[in-house]
Amino acid sequence: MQNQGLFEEQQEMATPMGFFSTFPPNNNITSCPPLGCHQSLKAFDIAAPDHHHALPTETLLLSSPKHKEHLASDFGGPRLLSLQRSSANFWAWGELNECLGSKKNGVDDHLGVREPRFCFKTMSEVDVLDDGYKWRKYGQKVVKNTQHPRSYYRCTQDNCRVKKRVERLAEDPRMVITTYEGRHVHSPSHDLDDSQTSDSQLNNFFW
DNA sequence: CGTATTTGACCAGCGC
DNA sequence: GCGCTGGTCAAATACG
Repeated sequence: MQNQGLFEEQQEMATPMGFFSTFPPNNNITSCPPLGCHQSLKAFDIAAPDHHHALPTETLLLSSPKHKEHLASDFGGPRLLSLQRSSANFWAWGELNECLGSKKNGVDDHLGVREPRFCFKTMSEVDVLDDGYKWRKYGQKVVKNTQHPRSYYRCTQDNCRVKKRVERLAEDPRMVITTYEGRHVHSPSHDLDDSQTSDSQLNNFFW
């Protein structure tokens, strides 16, 4: 409950529009139409220039627990706030479609393909946002050209291989970049008291 | 005392 | 092949 309140406070601090104007610094920023909710967000391609692997990565933004209610009424149900596709993200887009649509099972690891990865950015004084799941920190690393370390977390649930990375934006340390990799195979570890049905549906997709 | 976090070591992938 | 870098492991440490 304490963390939940913290999360909401962070959302209130979020700056409408221009939210992703500087990340990644050398990357093309994609735009999306206004989202019709209280928190305006943009999606961007995070084939991160600081990551020498430059992996194709699908990036999108999800509703906070607080905004799921609004989404439920505005859009007929909780869903992604925005989504962009780049030419380099074809595979990830396909994975995402599976998440959103037919919900195929067990497609992540065969053929050695990568887990779907999602990233969002929040202005926050704390690094770890409460997303309803329990995480265990397993590493921390100072990455090149940044003064803030990157933290690595794994979902504590058995058989759930979802990971997330948390780092602060070099250009603006107030901004927290959270990158999720993989899909949860379970519900959140704590109850979100209201709108449980729709929330659990969304959480089964991502976190 | 059990669990979570910290942190140095190690490993793999990539570019030169 | 070598060095650099990001990601992970695991022993040590901190914390409740």
